[in-house]
Amino acid sequence: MKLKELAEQLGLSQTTVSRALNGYPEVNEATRERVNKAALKFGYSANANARRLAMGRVGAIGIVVPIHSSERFGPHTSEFLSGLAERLSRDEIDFLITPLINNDEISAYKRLISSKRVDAMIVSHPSLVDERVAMLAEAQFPFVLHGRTNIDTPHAWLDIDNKGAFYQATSHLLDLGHKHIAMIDGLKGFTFSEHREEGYRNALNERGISIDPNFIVHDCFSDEIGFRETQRFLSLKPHPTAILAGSMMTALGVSRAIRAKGYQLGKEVSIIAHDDVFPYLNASNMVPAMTTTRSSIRAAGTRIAEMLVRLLDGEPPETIHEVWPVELILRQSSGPPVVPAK
Amino acid sequence: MKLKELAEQLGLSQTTVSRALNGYPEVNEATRERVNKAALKFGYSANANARRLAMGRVGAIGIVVPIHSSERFGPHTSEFLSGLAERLSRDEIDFLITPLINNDEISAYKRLISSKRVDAMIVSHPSLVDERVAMLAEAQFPFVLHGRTNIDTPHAWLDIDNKGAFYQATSHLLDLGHKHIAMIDGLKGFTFSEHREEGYRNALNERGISIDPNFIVHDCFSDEIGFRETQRFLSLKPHPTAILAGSMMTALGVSRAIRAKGYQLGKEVSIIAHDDVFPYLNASNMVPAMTTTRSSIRAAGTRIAEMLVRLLDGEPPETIHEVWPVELILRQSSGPPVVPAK
DNA sequence: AATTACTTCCAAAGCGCTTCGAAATTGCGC
DNA sequence: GCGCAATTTCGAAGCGCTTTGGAAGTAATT
Repeated sequence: MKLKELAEQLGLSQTTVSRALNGYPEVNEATRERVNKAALKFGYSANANARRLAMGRVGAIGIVVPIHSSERFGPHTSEFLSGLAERLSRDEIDFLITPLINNDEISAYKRLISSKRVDAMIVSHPSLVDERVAMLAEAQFPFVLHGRTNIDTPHAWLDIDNKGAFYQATSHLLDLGHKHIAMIDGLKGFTFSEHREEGYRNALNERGISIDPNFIVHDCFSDEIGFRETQRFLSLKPHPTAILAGSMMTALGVSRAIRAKGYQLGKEVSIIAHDDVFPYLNASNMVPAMTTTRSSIRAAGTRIAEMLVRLLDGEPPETIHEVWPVELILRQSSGPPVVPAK
Repeated sequence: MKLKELAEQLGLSQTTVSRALNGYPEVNEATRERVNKAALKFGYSANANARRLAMGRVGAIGIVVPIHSSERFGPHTSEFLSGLAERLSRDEIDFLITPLINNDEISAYKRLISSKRVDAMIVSHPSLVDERVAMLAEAQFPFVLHGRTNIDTPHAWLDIDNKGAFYQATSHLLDLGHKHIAMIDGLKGFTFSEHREEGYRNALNERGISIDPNFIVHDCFSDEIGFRETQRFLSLKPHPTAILAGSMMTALGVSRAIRAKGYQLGKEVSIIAHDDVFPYLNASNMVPAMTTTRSSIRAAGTRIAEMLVRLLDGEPPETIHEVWPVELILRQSSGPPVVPAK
């Protein structure tokens, strides 16, 4: 069923029917009602492509996901997307996921723009100087960045205070009396990783504690990395008495390795993890309950969707940006260092 | 830059340029080369909406995701989507995620169809008699079902042998000498849950072991449920000496509860988990390594994408379906029951 | 009754592409 | 050099919708 047929059925012109359906004011309420009822009855819904072509607006936003990188399309991404969806569905905006194979991100973004398939984009996992952001900002294409990057051209972004989070966590461990603190975080190059390391370093430097490069690991977020690297840590002399984990997945592996060594979490070795809040992996339910720096990645998604809508409504990008504080939640996995019984 | 402009630049007609770009044979190779070069130079890429309108084909497939259900958009989904993407990106098909708020799935599917935004769909998490499948099959809209359902109208599907998996796992535990085996699986109503329970029941029935309803749990896949329910199990008398976990997330909670009770995995209490193969959560790296029934959900995604392409190429749906066997991988978390030391 | 001001509707012109049918060009054998 | 077929190119008609610029009908004002 197409507009023309519907109009014929109703004995009205296409114009009127279209207007009635799209809520334009210049149509009699009675007529509108009649049209809506008929549309429902015949299951009519406009051909999205014709509509988009005519309007020049698409009603969809784009996300480019490199599929081979589990770092980029793992549980974080799906949680984030859920958050996005929560807000976008309200405006009937759907999202288009463009898988990226050949790693030529820039041209994937360019294609997405010039093919007019989306009204805006969301960019995630920026590096310190992100060329995607540079390109999009330059092209004045609407987008919101999840994270931060050092690009001058104005653009909208939302980031959490990763530096503050790791600074806080590290400081807390130092307060507890730890002298040897290790860190397992995400891949080098991403802004969030760099910021976290910065927070960690700042806290140590402030107390005049020298930084041992062996205590800093950048890799994917997985239990395996957490486990393997923690085993390595614990074989060092002196070994760290506290470990910062960049994700809950990492933390699972870290905990396992600590336990495998016969140590107790929060005693011989403490752990503080960053928690993006996964509904299926609850820090407070762990044994012992896990001390975390917490920030819901899902909530960030929802907020970013909100920002996107504002952007599309014409608000200038330079006014749209936020840094979210991260709360340190003390639980049982962190405590003063206990010297292992011999 | 639009087709018309590009054509003018080249001194050719739109027709020829369009044909050159789309690889039609009736165009001189020299001309085609010239056109391609110019398109590249000007960064031309066709307006997708105009193209779709003219062709009636979209180059996108749709997925409806209920966003409020973590059961439906969690790590399983993102892994599955990665798999899909892997295949679909080869044909430059992208996917459209339609968030579902008001739980009126059927009408969401109908809207997606009638708005012509996608060429085909993927349906996941079917129930035993799934009305979405019934509707889509009836409407002859192309789709592939991930899972199985008892709908007569022919349709394409791929499922893993959930029944066999749980039958195998249960039988193995029985072989080891377990008499009290519990099961924590996904929500009631979904086909996979029902099939798993059926496999579990069949194995027990075969050995003449009566089924204790207290030993069967259906709920979300999360560590919390795993933990809580296992605590409950272990407070029963007699308590189960083996537990089947429907997902790795569940298994994490189960393991934790077993350990919290002072028992060892694979000794006092065994555990076999279903492993969908998450890159960040590796069963063989756990301590002790986890016995699993394994089937890569990512691989299933890739295969389903393949089936979808065949479907779109005109292959009849009734010839497209597969059941994948699930392998039982014996590791250290399952062993003969050990009576707890008093 | 004539003028103005709304309200309600319509015909038709795009939006940018594909594709049909026809025209122009080329190649080949005689 | 001519005729015929094969190759290459083009003009124009859609695809299904939105939207502009009026026309027609109604109510309010002079």
